[in-house]
Amino acid sequence: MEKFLLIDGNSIIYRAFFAMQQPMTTKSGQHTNAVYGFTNMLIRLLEEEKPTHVMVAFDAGKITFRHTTYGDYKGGRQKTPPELSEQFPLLKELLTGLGITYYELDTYEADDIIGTLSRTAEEKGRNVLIVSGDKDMLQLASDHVKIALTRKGVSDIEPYGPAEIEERYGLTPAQIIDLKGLMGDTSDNIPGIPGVGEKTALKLLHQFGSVEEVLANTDQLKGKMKEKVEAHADDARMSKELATIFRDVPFDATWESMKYDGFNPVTSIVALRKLEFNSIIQRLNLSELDGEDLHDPAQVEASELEVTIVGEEQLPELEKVLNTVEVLHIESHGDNPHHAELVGIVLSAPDQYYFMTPETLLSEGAAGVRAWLADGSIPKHGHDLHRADLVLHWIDIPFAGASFDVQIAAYLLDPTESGQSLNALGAKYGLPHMPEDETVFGKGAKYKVPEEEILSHHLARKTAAIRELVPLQREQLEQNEMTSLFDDLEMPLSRILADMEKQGVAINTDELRELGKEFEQKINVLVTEIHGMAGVEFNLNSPKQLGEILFDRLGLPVEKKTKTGYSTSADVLEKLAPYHDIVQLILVYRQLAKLQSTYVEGLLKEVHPKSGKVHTFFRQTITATGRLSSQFPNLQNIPIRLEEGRKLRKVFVPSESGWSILSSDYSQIELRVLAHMADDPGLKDAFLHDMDIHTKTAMDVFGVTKEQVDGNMRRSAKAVNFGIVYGISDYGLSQNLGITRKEAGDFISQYLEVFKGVSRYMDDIVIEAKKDGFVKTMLERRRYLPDINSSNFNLRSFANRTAMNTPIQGTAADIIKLAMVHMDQALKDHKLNSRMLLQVHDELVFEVPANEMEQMKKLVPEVMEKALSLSVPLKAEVSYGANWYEAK
DNA sequence: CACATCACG
DNA sequence: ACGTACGTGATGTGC
Repeated sequence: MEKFLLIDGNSIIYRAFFAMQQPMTTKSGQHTNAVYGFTNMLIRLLEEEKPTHVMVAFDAGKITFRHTTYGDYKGGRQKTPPELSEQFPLLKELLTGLGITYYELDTYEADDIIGTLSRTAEEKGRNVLIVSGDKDMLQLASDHVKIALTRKGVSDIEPYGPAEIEERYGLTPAQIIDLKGLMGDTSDNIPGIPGVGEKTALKLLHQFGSVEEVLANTDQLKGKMKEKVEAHADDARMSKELATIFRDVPFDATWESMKYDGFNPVTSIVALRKLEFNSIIQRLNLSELDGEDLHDPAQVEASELEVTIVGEEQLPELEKVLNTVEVLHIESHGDNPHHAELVGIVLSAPDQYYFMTPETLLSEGAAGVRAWLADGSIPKHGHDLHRADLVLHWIDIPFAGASFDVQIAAYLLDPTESGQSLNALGAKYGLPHMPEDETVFGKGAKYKVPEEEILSHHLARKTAAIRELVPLQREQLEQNEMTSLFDDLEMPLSRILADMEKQGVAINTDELRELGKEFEQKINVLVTEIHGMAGVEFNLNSPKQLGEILFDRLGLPVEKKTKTGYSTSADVLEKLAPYHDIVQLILVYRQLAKLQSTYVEGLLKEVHPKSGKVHTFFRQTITATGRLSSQFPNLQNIPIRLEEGRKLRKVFVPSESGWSILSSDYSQIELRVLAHMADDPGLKDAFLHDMDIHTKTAMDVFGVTKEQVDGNMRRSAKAVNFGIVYGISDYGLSQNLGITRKEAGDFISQYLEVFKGVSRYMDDIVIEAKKDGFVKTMLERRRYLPDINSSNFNLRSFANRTAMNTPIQGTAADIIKLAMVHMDQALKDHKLNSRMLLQVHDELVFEVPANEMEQMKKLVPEVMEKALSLSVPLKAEVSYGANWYEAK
């Protein structure tokens, strides 16, 4: 017998929140008590009720059709405390992990979704249990539908059917709305008839039966009661209407998608760990599963999609419909796309999904499909097409024409939530639940491609999800005025990045190994010396052992502690240097060890066997601010600040003889952006006259002439400028400059006194963030700040600083991305052979043939400076040489 | 797998 | 009073 468990998500999470008042947070300070209470109740319900299908319904949290009817609907309701509203996304993420479907729908409340689902379920003869804290739900009761109302928080539930309602109220389920019509509901601001409470309302209903009958027979009432009922007849009618659950919501999730047959162990563990719900992991016996083989494609069912497994015979049929294909999915395995393996590909025609193995795609008969993939004039929609492009590249299949990437769209719509699976992404839009990749493939060493039937359906499901997502995301991008950011910046950039990555950077490995030998010798000498001074051999790479030597054995003063013991970080060691000669040696050792392991050994490991170059992977959908990040290897953090490390840049060389490396970097781009955005006269003036900004800041803050600014004053001013960009705090500045908090505070107030525009900007941006819930860059890139109104001081302060920093850092990121798109075009327009290789946040690196150098050294900075027009000039400085070191 | 550390902008 | 600078990725240790 099928049994449907329907949970009123909003109602239960509220109950759980107020029932569990002891605070409960993750290590990072995220409140989790309501999610925890909800989860415990959910598990108990699943164990006790053993439903076959489950669904959690949420209010979409915006305007519902009831507001349109009655403006004051829910008007009297207290604002949801931020500690609770923070937890809604956590709960939804957890439900996704547990494999429990949830649903929310604009303009309807959870009640209406539940009402609709319970109606359709009972029409099909299924038994339904609704769980809610809201008595209104009782109107839905019937022979097949029971309502479990929570009592005493969430620990105790009490199922109501028609009989129980009759016993408790003497009413039928349908009369519950009449009850509410008469008595109203203060929590929803439904008025009812003033002075009529539950007792009176029940008496009236027992006598007359319904609101309409009461109103039609007011002649049988007397005195005050008669007056009140007659005076508020309209209120009563409207209240009844408001209390009536709408049972015909347009709803497209399938019965199948709500099926429940136990939690998915893999994704459940992941989701529960993230919330640090270790007791629940134990309770579900999931901890034991850690070591077991979680790879179980058997639990993946075939989808209802029409999937053709394309072999040699089906290729002609596929070619015939290729012109109708727009959506595709390319599945690969491996984090590093330059080494990842192609697993399969699905093309979606209007009503048919075509699956191909890598072998089929590479076969002779698939030449037409490959030509289609390579045709840049054919627009293609997919998920992480940038990665797909690289995977195909290494098996010599060109790819072009990416026009809508749902991963990039998701990133722009919310950059902090983009690491999501297609399943999680789909869930946000009410798409049917599908198995996670981990379930289908297993994870880590247990990864295994399942049989074709399962694989093809899984990939087809992902393709189907992409299909559904594209129009929905397109609409949201339009609403947010982000279409240009998406179509004209990020999508074109995605292809440019792939080109840069395929090109790679040549490395002089002989010279790198030579450097490695130098470092090794120095390291060996240092280790011997340090062990000698310590009087014992120990692992210098272990902060724990090092801490014991320094603080226990040598008795140096403890400056700072970490949560696991003594801190031995560089800033601590620098303060200890005067006490013992060993400290300086440790600092030098640390520096060299870092260079050796990360840069010499690390870089050598990344040289690609097929090209002999290093091919980084720029990630476009990671950072919260809009910057890129770089992986495998990270080429955005190659040493430069200290000479010893800077030498490493000598091994980054042009890939063809006679060519040079050219680098061009923005000068003070963030402060220029700030000058523009804050419209600060002093700051703008400084840049309009191309002054040294730190000296200028020192002059204004200390009230001295240019000649009076000494090195120390400039250093302080520079730190203040950094602080301003980061969202300043006196403590942060004091740490940076090694001064007291008071002194730092004085610097800051002096600065804000001089640069009044900046001061106003910082105030305004925080106000804007509190009002909108997000901040924007000049190109409309967004970042949401859910903690901006938190009552947790730490979270709120962090959100405030982020509000100040993100528009600045993000606009700078917008600008260099624009410059990259323009530069790519300029190289084509001028028919240049020079190649763009790297982006390092404010710097672009090229390799340039000798005969193009004169042109390039003018063109690159010019394009960068013209990328976006601000009220201050942008400035880019160019340099070039035989390698990246020389191009400084 | 979390943590500490340190490389960059 | 609260305890922090903003944004990343790679490495080694140790539970």
